Amino acid sequence: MDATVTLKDVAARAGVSVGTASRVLSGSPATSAAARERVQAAAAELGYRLDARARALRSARSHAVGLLVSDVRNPFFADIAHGAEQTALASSYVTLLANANEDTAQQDTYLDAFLTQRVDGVIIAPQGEGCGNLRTLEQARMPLVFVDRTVEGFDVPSVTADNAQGIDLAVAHLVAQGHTRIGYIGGPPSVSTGRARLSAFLNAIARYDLDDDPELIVGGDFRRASGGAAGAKLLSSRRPPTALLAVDSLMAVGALTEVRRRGLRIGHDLALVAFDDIEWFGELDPPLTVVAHDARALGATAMRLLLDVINGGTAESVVLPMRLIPRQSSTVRAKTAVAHTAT
Amino acid sequence: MDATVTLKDVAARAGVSVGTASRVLSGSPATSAAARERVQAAAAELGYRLDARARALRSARSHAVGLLVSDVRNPFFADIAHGAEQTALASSYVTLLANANEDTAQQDTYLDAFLTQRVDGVIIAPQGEGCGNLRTLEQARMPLVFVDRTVEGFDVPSVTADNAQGIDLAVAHLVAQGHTRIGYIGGPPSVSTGRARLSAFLNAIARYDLDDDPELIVGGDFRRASGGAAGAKLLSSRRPPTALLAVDSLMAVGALTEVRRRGLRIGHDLALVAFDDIEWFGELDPPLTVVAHDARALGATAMRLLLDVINGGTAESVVLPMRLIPRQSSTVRAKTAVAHTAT
DNA sequence: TTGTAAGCGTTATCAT
DNA sequence: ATGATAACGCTTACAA
Repeated sequence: MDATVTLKDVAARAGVSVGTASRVLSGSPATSAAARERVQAAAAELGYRLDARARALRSARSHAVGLLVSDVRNPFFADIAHGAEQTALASSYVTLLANANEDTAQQDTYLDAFLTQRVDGVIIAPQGEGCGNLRTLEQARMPLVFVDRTVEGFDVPSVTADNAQGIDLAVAHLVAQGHTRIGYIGGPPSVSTGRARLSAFLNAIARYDLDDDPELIVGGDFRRASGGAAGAKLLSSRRPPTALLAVDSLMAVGALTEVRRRGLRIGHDLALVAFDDIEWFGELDPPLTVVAHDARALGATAMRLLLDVINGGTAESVVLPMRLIPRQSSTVRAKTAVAHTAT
Repeated sequence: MDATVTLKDVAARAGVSVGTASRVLSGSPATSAAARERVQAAAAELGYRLDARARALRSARSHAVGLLVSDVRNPFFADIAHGAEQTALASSYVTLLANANEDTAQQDTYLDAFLTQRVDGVIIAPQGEGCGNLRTLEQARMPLVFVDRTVEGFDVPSVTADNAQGIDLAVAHLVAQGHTRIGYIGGPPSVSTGRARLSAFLNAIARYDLDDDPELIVGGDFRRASGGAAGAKLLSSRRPPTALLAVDSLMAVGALTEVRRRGLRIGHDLALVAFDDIEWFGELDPPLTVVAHDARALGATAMRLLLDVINGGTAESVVLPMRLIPRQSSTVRAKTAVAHTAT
């Protein structure tokens, strides 16, 4: 009823000392059955709720962890957040979810907030060259786990997808349809997944003996607009590609729009393969072939690792496999793609 | 360098008392220029970071607010969260984002966590009949704001969309195309928006003299699968509707899938209008006509209200307008729509 | 098993 | 303007 009922109140009502009350409520074994009962009752009657800040201040454990994603509105990261959060909850940890919004400054702001709030650990999908507050966290010996992305020069456990495998699945799939000119819509070099995917793609070009025209490789920033711009650049080149590979869902949507705007049809005039399996990708026209990772598992695993580190364990990095989900956006074979004729 | 550098360390290094150090760092005017300079320098050199828990403990202000959405993976709520978070950040408040996952028990769990963490206020998109911990929050006089949804019997300021107007826009639009049999895919009656939209739809039926066949009204739960089920039920009835109105984006996608599965074409055999303008709705085939609210504004406004309440103000509820974005999914006129086979 | 009391890092109230 | 010092609500030795 009252705004703030403290342990003292509970103790008074139960007729014991605050020490005893504290021991009962935090489940210490050194308590009598009688005390347990009376304290529990008093706490319930008074509607007592422990003050997490006070406890944390005294016991150096806040039972809160920070989760910093690069863009909450990206369904991929929303899923990661969901997975991580559920796992934390199961260990009665509270998750502070923050959104860097693909902005290095905001990333630093929130890392600072995490430090100030004295969370027990941080999971981050980092961006930028990792100078800023990431080093500060490390120096403060804050338990840290990277998810999806990593930063060079940090000895931090990570949970990532097997990007090389993903690219390989995509390229092999396109090659099987006879494509040799694949337009690559990549991520920014400042993000590890951007780099890993590009290098895997370059390898694939060599391995499958594809057209290595540098004009076929265009960089984006994991946002929708950049996918459109990249698509425009690729399609307006003198010898446009017969297939497009976008390494992020948002950029794929952007590219799709651009393709449409030009009156071309995906899966008909042009093949398209995207990264990330977003729930509604199957509803697009045509349904999009994707290379997918289990975002929820990514988040859940990262949280498990973090809780390990917090509890003094030494977590090993995990690489999760990707898988190809073939759908109609990539059914067009290379030869027909050039001919632009209807079926 | 060190794990924990406290105010005492800063004070010692600056050669002043902790009191003075505290005053300088919290921007009290009662400080000399000399002290300011030395303390600032010492803090910087030591890499001092204020302990939010200790401050909160002493000053009864945690500078943290809780935001509880019903489903982070729903883009609509992700946008709300983004708007709210950015607004909070501008007032240097930290947002604890939690996900009820459309689950009343989890909602209660997080409300409890907010209470325990002693946040300064809570924004919630509530569900259920509002018995649980919502009452507890109210009794604890926790500043509270409802966003998107409300709960009966709570005197809490809210930021909602004008659902009646939204329904009206949608129905008027469909009526203008000659539709009189509109299939309604609604939300759960346990959520205020579900109720408000249904009642507005019933009004619209009367006002526009539409077919009031009760079979045309099917309930869902704001999740994708329920939209599919509802669509199936509507389309397999003896006299199927010529247009579908889904009051949520996820259910609209579910319905769309079901329509496709039956070999029907939206915008051709059947009109479809959805609530919520999701970024990629324009990319579906055909682009979806929607009744949209500005989710980001919803979140930002809610946070503004909450900060008002926290600072002792008395916030007034806000109702934001909706608007119709006509696209190709509703271009089919009623007459051509009848010509299809039911399964 | 229980009570007492000393902190945890701040801020706020006093004097000075 | 500044320095002591007492809280804030809790946990945890240390005694009893």
